[in-house]
Amino acid sequence: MKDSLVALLVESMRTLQARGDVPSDLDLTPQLERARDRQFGDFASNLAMVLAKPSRQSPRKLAEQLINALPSDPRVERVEVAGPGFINFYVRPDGHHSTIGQVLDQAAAYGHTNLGAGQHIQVEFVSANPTGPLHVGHGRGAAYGACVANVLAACGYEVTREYYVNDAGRQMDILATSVWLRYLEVCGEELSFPDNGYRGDYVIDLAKSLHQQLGKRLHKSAESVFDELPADGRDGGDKEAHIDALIKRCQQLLGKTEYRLLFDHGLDGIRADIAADLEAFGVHYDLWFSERSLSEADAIEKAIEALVAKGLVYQEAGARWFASTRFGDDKDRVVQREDGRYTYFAADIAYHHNKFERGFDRIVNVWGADHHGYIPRVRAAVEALGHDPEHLQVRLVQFAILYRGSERVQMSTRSGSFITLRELREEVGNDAARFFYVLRKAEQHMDFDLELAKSQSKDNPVYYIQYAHARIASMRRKLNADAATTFDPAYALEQLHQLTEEREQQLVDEIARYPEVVEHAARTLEPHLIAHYLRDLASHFHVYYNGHRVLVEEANLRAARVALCVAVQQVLRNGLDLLGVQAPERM
RNA sequence: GCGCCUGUAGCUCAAUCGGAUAGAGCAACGGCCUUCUAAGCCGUCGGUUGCAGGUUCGAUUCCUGCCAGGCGCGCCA
Repeated sequence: MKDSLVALLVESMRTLQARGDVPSDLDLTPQLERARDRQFGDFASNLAMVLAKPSRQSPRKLAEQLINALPSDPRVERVEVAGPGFINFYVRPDGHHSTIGQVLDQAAAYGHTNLGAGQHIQVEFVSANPTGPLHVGHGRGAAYGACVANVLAACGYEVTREYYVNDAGRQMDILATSVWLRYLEVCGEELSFPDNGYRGDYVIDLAKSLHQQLGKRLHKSAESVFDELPADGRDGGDKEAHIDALIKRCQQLLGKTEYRLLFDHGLDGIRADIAADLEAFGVHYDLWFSERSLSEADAIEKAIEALVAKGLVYQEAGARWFASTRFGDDKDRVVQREDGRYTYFAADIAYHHNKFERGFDRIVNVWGADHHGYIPRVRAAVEALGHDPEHLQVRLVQFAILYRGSERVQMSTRSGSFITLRELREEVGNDAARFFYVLRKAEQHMDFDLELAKSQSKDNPVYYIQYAHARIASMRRKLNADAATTFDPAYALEQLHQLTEEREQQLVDEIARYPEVVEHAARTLEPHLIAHYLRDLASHFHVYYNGHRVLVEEANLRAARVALCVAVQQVLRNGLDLLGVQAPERM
């Protein structure tokens, strides 16, 4: 419908151009949007206002001319000029009703478009270090990333959902060492756990399972571990130096093979836990990309060498630097340390190089807002390696501040007093968690009220939408209970002219809008639009259902109304599906 | 100090890539259940869109400068 109206406007504009009323060198596609208010018809275009200046005519006068030159279309009831020069289209009722048929026909595919045209797009999200369970901050990235991926897939993109596993580097060594120390405790050693170690209970669990698997094979005495180590922070020393020395000692005492065994036990245990957590949250991945696999394939070295070949790497103060300032970064960045080890950034250069080499047309990174300073250097690297930085989009997700009622929930990662995603899911449920996370724009700071999310009351917007779906399901059960009234779509679609109520028109309009909302969400990577849309749709439904009886005696009218409700239910289900929220049959 | 994000009703947030009279929910107050689920509906109350300029037919949206909050500015990850 929308497309054909745009075509009409193009026709009309061409006619005026041929007449010389509008400069012929203008080549623009008319903007047509769904009217905000019913009094302005169904669709509105600002074409006349845009053309007014170059044509040196008043917008309203131009609008009149455009309307007069408009080819006729049987679906259009009338076209009017309004306000400063809007061209408002009024569509005939049967033009509206056809959407009900479309929804019933396309079912789960209704709302899907071919915006992406099969383009390959990668969405990388969460990618939290596997040093502990996911917390509620990661949850928002998970919900957002999953929805973005779903929406893109619905719009015809070939989507790869990816998690970058930082399974190399110092933090992981700290984790391995932490597990080992707990393991030694299980073996009966007494020791003072380092300030900078990971203190969570999950570390103790990992130590116990390690002990179960290997017995005392990795056992060393506490004396041999702590002998002549630099003092820890609490003893007046440097806690960083202390933990680094501990890691080194651990590696020395265990040897390469045994250390790897320990390291992988921690890594695999936590990665499996994260994967299970996300899976239970309805977040699925196509690929868990290992950082370690980059160094094992010498990909980091190769990526840096590629920069060297372009003359973008130089030596200074013992380290090697990438001249990222040449591509807009604030300062140049170290890629290889004095001791020869590559930096985290170097691995990320290789990773992004790898992404582009895999042939993705677009790459979307979902990062926590605290990483925003990192964007310019990654873009610089991408560009330096000869890739189009425009094809890399970084979306920042702000943190959620948790509240219990009006009281703020305090969290700190180090002390282990953070709330995990799992705890959140258990407390408020997956549906509420998913919905609350994506209800807000990603870059908006968000207040997440646990009390509200778990309240099984009308205050909770998740239930409001689910309830609309369940109500329709209930109505259909009642309908199907009697064979004489069973819903017959083919027959019902012949009866749609029965839908003459104002509120029925509004509901149909609302349904017709859905594909545009999905497409808009895909274009802007803003799934919150869908959450808001669903609340609007549910609201329109509740209003209608409260004011008009659907299961009336008169068979034709009943069939038409049921068809409308079935269509509403389908759209609710499709939308909730994109958000990863259940559409219950009963509540 | 520099950079990024945010600032909209008492609270939490929307506002269709610059559109018409800035909208919901919650909170407050008043109504609607012998009828398809009251987890619902209807009504009332609520605004100088942080402030000041600019761009234009038109600005919550774009630009500049201030103010306030958050985050970042490592050979950490």
